[in-house]
Amino acid sequence: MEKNTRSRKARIQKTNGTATVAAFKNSSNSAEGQIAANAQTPLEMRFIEAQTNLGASRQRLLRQILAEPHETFFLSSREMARRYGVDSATIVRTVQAMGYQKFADFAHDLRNHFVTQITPYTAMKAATQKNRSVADYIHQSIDQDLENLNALKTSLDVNKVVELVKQIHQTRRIVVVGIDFAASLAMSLAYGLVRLGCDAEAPTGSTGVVQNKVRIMTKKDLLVVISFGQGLRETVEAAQRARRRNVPTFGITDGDKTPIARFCDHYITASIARTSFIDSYVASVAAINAILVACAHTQPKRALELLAQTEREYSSGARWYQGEDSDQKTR
Amino acid sequence: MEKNTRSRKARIQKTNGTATVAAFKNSSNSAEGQIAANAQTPLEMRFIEAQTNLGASRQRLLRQILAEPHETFFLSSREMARRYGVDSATIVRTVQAMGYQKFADFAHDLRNHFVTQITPYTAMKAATQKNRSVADYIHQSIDQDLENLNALKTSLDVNKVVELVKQIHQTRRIVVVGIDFAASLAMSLAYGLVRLGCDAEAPTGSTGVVQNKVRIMTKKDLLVVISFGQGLRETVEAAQRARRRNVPTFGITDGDKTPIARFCDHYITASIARTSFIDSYVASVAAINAILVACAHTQPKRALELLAQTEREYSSGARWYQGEDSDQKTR
DNA sequence: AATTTCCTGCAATGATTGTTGCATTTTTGT
DNA sequence: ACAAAAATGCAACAATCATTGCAGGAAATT
Repeated sequence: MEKNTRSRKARIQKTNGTATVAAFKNSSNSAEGQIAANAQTPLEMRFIEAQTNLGASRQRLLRQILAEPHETFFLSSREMARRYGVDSATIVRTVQAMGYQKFADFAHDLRNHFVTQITPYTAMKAATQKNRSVADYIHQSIDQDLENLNALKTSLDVNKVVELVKQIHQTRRIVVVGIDFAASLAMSLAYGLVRLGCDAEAPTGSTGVVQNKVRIMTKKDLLVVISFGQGLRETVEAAQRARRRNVPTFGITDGDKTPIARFCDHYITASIARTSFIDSYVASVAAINAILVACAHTQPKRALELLAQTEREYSSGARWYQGEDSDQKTR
Repeated sequence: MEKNTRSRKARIQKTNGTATVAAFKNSSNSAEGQIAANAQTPLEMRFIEAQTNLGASRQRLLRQILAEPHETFFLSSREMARRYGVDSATIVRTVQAMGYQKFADFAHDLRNHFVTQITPYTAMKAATQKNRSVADYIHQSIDQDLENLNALKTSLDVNKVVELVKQIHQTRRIVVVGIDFAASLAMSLAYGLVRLGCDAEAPTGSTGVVQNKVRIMTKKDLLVVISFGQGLRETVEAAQRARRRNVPTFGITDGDKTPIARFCDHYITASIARTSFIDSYVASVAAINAILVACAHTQPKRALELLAQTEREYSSGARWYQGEDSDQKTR
């Protein structure tokens, strides 16, 4: 009996020690606001639903579990209890209070919750730190892209995008400002908006061009500025100037404390974190893509017409390559 | 006793039915070559290591388990046995033959193996197919981006990138051609190459400009063309013209049968698959980013020098915004 | 301050788990 | 074709699992 208990302890300790899926990045943002803000998994939905019926300690317990699913998704009720310093009965009764009949049902949802949170990069991070060949750097670069993109997925405030799109459809003209690397982002956003029937442009060229474009904007227009980190002076000043003249501004940047975030009426963030010297603009592109998709689907009929029209013009003219069989339609 | 057995069966069936992490995409490529080719997880390593000591049926069994970890990683030995129509003892002895002392150790490695294979999108795919609000489309757009990016991760031929980078460093001048949406891609690639000290440019403007640029290229130059699907005529013709004149060509496209893929000396593919009307260029951006990273790391010293130099010029001039505390260094 | 309500830990329950000996079948080597 | 070797299924084992009544304690309500 006594030996029995001891061996059980030993096994559980060993399990806790080795079965963890390697050193994960502990997200610094508070899990509370994150979960409350936008519930995406069935588990989170059930959690905020039953939140009122749950005591404070049970909420704290669940929050801990949901915040680090990568360390909890494979644990048994006993192991989970030991991990958070409670009895296994407490675990079972807590998940029952959430509405689950059996712990297995909760475990199932927890697995799915884990899957939505995890990215391959996060898992490989600790494992593959060799960095010896160029090939490793390439892999690492894509992994970083995946990580940034996944961060965008979980942190992107969809409402902000929807609001932006409403604004876009109401506004008269849209000017997108981006310099250097951000120039290609500005270009693609403006191009996409034009194809969707908006009067948008991304001025390129000398400093004066941008300044003049902004100068003739009014309240009825919209200025979109794209810059990251400390921000390029010209881009930030364009935002400031626009704001002074009551021109609506929307920013795309990579943090809440960047100049762009502070000086724009609204903004969204997309990480450009890099492993190598080169910034990763993948998440930014995804954000821009999301904006365009949202634009298209708020007026789907009009968007389809416009796109079909462009399609027709293209194929009637000689814009497509017509080598032999031309049955494809994508570009 | 009899009732006991029945209830166990019922439970296991229920578990197999509901605990699965939703309908996953079944990759059509044979698991054998995939695992044998490049073992990445400890589990795969142990598998190919003990492969000679394993019988045929046990190999087949393991291959099935490793090929669909998303459906096996949470199963017990008995459930796993039932899933593949064998006895639980067979499962245990098979994993023991691989070198694992306990089934729990194997389960641990299987979880990690699963994590490296899974992507968030793949998991959510079946779960969220509602598509009612604009917010859903936004989420779906990002999920599609993730899927495309993950496809790039698994399918990107790193050697091709390395070869391209070698060529880039040897060549005299690089011209990147991309039209419409691809223009922003071409722009960012050219810009990144310039920052790394290459003589690169992405000609914009009328048709004539591109044609003239290509006309003055020689064997010592490199033409990079970017176009997807059927391909824009102008881009394809640029590749054809260059090839006729023995100018090395490298393509970025989205399939092995596109004109770009057929007419270029070498090429890489990046999916632009879309859920909505708008093509997703995220994977392409990631591919370009990978090229730039590889470029930087084949000559890391030189790249660092160049980037530091640009940094210095930028901060000495008034390119950065200097609102108050300027301790940040990213852009 | 008193009482009700809620929550937690302990202990016990039956079900399920991983594991191994034994007889049988399948595969392998000659 | 035959013998040796390996693998498999069955049955049983102890250990661990999830689950629940019970009693004590914490928090909230009156």
